[in-house]
Amino acid sequence: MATGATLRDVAYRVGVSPRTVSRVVNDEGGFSEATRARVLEAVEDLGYQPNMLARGLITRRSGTVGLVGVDMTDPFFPAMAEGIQNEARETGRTMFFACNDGDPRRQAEVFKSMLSHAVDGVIVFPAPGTVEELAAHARQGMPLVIVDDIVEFPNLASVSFDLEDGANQATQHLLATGRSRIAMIGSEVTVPRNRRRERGFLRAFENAPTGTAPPELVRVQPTVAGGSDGLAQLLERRSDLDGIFAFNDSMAVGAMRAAQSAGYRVPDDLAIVGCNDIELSGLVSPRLTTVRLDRPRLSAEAIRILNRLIEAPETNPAPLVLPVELVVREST
Amino acid sequence: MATGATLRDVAYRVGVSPRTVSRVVNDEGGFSEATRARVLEAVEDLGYQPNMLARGLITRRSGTVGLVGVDMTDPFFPAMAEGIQNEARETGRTMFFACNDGDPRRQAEVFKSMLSHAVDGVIVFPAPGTVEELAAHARQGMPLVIVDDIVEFPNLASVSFDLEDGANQATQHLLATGRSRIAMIGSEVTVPRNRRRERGFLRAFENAPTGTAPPELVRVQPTVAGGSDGLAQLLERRSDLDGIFAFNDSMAVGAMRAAQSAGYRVPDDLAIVGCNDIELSGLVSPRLTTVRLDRPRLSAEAIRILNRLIEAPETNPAPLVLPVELVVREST
DNA sequence: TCGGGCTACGTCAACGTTGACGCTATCGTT
DNA sequence: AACGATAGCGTCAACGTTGACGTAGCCCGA
Repeated sequence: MATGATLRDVAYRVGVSPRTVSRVVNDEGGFSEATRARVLEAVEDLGYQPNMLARGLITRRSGTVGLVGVDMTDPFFPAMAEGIQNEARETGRTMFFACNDGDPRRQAEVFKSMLSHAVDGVIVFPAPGTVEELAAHARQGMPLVIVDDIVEFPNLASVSFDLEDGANQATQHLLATGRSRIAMIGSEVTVPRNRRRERGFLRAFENAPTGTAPPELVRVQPTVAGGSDGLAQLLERRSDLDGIFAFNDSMAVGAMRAAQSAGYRVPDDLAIVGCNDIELSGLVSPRLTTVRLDRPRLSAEAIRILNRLIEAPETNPAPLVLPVELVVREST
Repeated sequence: MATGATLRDVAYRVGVSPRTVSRVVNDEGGFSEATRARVLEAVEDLGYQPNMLARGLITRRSGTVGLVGVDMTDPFFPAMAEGIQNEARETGRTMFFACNDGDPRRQAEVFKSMLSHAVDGVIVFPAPGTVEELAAHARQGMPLVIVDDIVEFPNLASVSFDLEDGANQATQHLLATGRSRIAMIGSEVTVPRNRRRERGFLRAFENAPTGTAPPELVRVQPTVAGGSDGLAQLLERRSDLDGIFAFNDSMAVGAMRAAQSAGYRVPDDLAIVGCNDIELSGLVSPRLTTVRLDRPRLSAEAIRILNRLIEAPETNPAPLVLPVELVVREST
């Protein structure tokens, strides 16, 4: 840690007290225009920068927020992280970052480290089954925004996409384009309460045309390889499937690869819909039909709500659920 | 900021002084086994966590490191960031994260914010043309590791891949497989000093077979769309190209898409080699021949060297250049 | 002329922790 | 028995900043 000039150094050079320099730096008022100019000049000369540790120690605001993601290698995540980081910077906060790898124990660990660094608030993509635990931190006064789950607890906000609707739209689209033997490739790392895509998928069959086969479902790892596995498992159950909805685009691409290798034509024999609209989806052939999520919007909302929670900890915002949009491309 | 128990609270409960609790917590020695047990029990009961702000204020070690990336949406970066974060966590440091978006001014801004939070060191993927500026920070005592550039300055380390060799291997491979009209699609956001891929590319032509056309080169944005642009520009110059080396895989994929749209068969008419081996490269068809970089290795080395620099600021490590490997797949 | 209010500062303590140092009881050595 | 060393604490100050409060000088109105 390179230690620079302090308030005292600036004060000594200008010939005022450190308190006055502090007032100028924080623009608190209570100083003359002449003093202000001389202080700012000295600040510039000495390259003074406020020490956020000392400031945070006394104001109990460290000027930092934490972002806890699941897994950077999930292609859905980086754009979100960048968006959140930019928004945080624009509101003058520096961002801690860590991953929980979907592991509750690791999440607890990184959370602890952020707490000890006195973060002003945290945005979390929760590891499975950790919502209650996070709520406990919120109750103790830590402003918290949970992304990608819908929960209501005091001092805790949640922001998510309407994935139940997205899955429903995707499945309805498969049904509407004449598919009748439809399966979903789900993720095995979800908790029952938060299986919104599965609910939307199943709900689409309530008004399905007669002759529609009952929906099939497998749960696999939410990766390209998992998607391939999932498709193989489904084809073993019934080889005449003609429609697939996948938990995310990576899995959809994996399923598409596996289907093509097994001799199925996409979309002629088998239509595939993904979810998330990652960049990859527009680069495979056929280009993937998918559910588009407005990630910049979610980043912005997450930080906005976190900032509100930091300013006014007693507020209790309602869960925010953002609309999604089906993007029909070539795989259906 | 939720404020928890302090050393005083623990001390009061145990009936010792805060200094003794501090000694136990930091395992400094100078206490009896009985005291240790009672302190640790109280620490557990009260959920005491050291306040890193206060600790950092006095020890001049904040227990944080900074990571400054260029752009999260570059598919090459997230895996690196995750690796670095994990390594940092394992050495007990929490990681700040920010992007410079390739903009020197933004980089200066995020650097300043990290400095004011008293980071112990920073790992930077530098924005173009900022190496001197970063070296100045290093001279002032900030331990710094620069990734993806080869520089030598006091108190500053650099870690990078041998991209000159990678580009050379890739181009030699094109020549060895009978290509004779070869172009490179370079990136326009590089500074001359650091155009290592271009040097490796050009060097391959020194011993090229007779009848090999002089190398072509365009510089475009380092994205999928840029790769498409680049290929279009090159084909305007000469439509009989039969080999392409691209600055990175995203550009290679863009070039491949553009070539296929223009009626070229890959690899029959046009062989394409990328660089970086991102996940996408194995998912497009034909699968991309590319230069593989050992990203986990680089993450680990970067943190390891940074830790050394933090422990012993006077050391002056030599630039570390990691070997790379050509992966031949279907696009050549 | 007095007092009330305001401007433009300064002083002091505190945030939670650790470095430097001091003190006491005990133990082993001579 | 006297002495030094050591173990096991405690005390105090400091890190750089800001909150709370004090105060000197001035202006203005009554």
